[in-house]
Amino acid sequence: MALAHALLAALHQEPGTGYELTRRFELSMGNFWQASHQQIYRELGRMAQQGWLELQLQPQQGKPTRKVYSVTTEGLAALRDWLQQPQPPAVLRDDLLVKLYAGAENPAAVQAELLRHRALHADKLATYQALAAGCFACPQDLPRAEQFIYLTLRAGLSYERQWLAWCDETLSALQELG
Amino acid sequence: MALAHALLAALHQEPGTGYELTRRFELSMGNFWQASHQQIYRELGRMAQQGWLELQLQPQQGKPTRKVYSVTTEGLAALRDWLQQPQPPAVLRDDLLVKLYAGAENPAAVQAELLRHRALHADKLATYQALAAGCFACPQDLPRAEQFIYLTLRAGLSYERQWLAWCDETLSALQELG
DNA sequence: TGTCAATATGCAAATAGTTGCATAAAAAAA
DNA sequence: TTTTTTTATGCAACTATTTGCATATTGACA
Repeated sequence: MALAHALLAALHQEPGTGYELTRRFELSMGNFWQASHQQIYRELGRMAQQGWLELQLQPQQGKPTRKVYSVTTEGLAALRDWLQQPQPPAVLRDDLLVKLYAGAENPAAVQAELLRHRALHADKLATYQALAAGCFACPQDLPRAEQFIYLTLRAGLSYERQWLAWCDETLSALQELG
Repeated sequence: MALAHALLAALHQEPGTGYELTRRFELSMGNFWQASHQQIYRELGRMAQQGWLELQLQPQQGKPTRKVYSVTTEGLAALRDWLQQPQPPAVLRDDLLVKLYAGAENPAAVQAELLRHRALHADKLATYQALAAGCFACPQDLPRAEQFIYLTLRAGLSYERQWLAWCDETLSALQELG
């Protein structure tokens, strides 16, 4: 149940509503964990029932009541416990490589897809670089907890740079293959 | 339904049984797409029903009948069609980064996990390097279709090298953070 | 001779994730 | 002034993946 732990990590950094968490997952956390708002609301409900979260209701006129979740003592204990449990590394699982595997059936289509992906990776890399230059310009001066968050951004940078380089390498190889 | 297309790619390269495919997914294809035998048997059944695969029964005395699947004309058409459809790139989704995000709660546990993952990535890299030096020693001399497969192995190498380098970089950063 | 690993197949249940739909008001843009 | 976007929530259905169980033979090891 890694989504639950990702939500614990996010809410421990700062309490928030389902909506705010969805935003956060689109920005910094989405770098390494993705979740839709439907998934998040459902999981928050479960976690609150389990006692990992408590919620404070903030009624608003006209709009639905804001439900602000924060991590309970049990929730923090669960997060700490999970931090100590060994987990298998993320495995590569990529459609594009399945396509490349069968690439001899249509090299031109695979080349086009590689070019498209190359551009998407370049975009994402640029976004991360802008974030690193902006919010994290002086990582040493950040509060301790945010220095750890900065290290996750560096993973994103490394990941995107790697794919960009691999796309280039593979496009060259395809050219030579003809 | 990417598993179906991965199976089409594998069976188009060479027909086989569910069991053989499970082996293949553990070796070369498992590099970028993982599937359990349960998943594979079920999917093969669906695909055969759909007309993408045909099966040849090879009764064996004592053992269950071997079901050898091969790709039909419709199956190949489906594979070719899929090759042309744009797909989003693989996104990073990693427990370890969730842990690092919340790392201030227990830096020692995160450091231990990074060291463990570093070793696992080094192992996998060594396996890929051995495969590259063995089966793919002279990639230029391979049949055309296998040159594409070689390019997927190069992706695996690139991926593991990147994680190894990132683990080292992050371990250093953690040391400085104290 | 008994046990264990490998070969070879598959069902069922649980968990996780995606997609489609639905509501409803405020604020901003056309 | 009408439309679109943003804020804010959630259910239901579907697809995908994982985990646990189940069967049954061959060949190797102890």
